[in-house]
Amino acid sequence: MEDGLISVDRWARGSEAYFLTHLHSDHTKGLSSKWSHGPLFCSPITARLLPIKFPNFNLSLLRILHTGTSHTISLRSPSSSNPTTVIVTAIDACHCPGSIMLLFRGDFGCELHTGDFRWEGSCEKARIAREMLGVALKEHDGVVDVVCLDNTYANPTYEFPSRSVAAQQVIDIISSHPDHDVIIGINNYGKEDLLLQISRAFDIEIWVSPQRLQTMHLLGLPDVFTTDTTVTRVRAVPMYSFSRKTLEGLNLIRPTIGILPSGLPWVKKSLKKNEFLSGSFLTSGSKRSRCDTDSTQVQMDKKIDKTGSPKMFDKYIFSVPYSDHSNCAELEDFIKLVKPSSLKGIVSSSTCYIEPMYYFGRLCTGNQPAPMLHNVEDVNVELDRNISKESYLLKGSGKRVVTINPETSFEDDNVELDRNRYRRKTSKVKLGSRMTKFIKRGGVKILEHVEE
DNA sequence: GCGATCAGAT
DNA sequence: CACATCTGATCGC
Repeated sequence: MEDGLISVDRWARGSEAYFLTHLHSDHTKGLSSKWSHGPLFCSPITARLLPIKFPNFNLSLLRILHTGTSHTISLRSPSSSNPTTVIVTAIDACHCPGSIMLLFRGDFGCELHTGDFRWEGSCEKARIAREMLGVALKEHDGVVDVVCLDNTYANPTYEFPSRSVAAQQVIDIISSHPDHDVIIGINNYGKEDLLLQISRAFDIEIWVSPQRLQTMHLLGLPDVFTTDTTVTRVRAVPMYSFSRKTLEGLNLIRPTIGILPSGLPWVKKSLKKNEFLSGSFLTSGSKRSRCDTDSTQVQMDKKIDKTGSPKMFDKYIFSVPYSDHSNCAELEDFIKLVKPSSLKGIVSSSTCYIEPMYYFGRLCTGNQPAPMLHNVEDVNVELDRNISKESYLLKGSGKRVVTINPETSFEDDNVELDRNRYRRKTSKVKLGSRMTKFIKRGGVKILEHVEE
């Protein structure tokens, strides 16, 4: 798509129309109460929540997109100034309240932006989303040129169960601590269903902050949330306020456990050679029931559990693999359904950023040959020489990630930015038999390959 | 002084 | 660990 026509979750000046997939901060950097660059398209729920985050926002700039409905937008081509139309269809992204995927069609072809999304086979909302997407794709020739993918977990080493399974794990943990207070670390939007399930299971209210309560009311959720700490033993607190020290302090007063629902990306399945995206790998584990692994014994096991069971990483803290992002198997399902010509990743902040074409390129219909990956142990560091280096440049979130060919010098033009503000920070991530090192230079993250 | 950007913590 | 968030420092206007 031509630059300057539309922007998705990007807020620099110079586009004709702007689209917001959901309200998480990493997608609203640059958006503010003083927004005036152009019309902002979003879902009804996002439009309702947006004034909380951005008070005094000029609401006349909002354009509501209802899911499953095609909206035709008349714009002007930035290059030729000729009138042009873009047809956009929003699909529920099942990530957090109001989150949507966006399917664009126009002179440029067809692009699908997933935003952050969870593509759960078992979830009713996802089933409806799948149907709506199928209909939207059939409305034209069905060809999708580019998918801009939520590649947060676009790596076969990440696997975790569905949210309903993870929610049951949370309930089991609370059940096994009948005399404990419970605090659950969550962010501003998302995981409301988890809280509702807990409320139902124990027939109790859930404490939330006054602002969170306002959000719950705006979302029209059942009236099971309270700001009174005396009526419940379960509290939802911001994740950033959640720490070992918090729990230690609370335990001086009352016995308290903490539960961290998150993608649990650090539970990694170790890959065997030649196991790259094979059917047996992707279907083993992720489709297997994990209910039989939910015993307290397993929960208490500090060993890394490959099947995505709860894990205690502290005396008081349980980590549960409840993720609002798709796991790798779900991403594969999604790409197999959409069959795009090509893929781009939207997430560049990950310290373990993986170019999605590595793993999913073979599922695309474009001319790009799938990367030659003879040894899966090298998959994260071996670069496909057929994919141009430019294709690794992300324009997503203000940072650029340059994945560099091991044979390419750091003196390359693309990374030679701002020497004066040079800062160095490295961290190492174990990936297979080699180490991958990241160097940060003034906002540019570089993937370096080093031998162990 | 204000907003934008970044580092650091959680 | 990582996601999403917040706080506080610094930069430029």
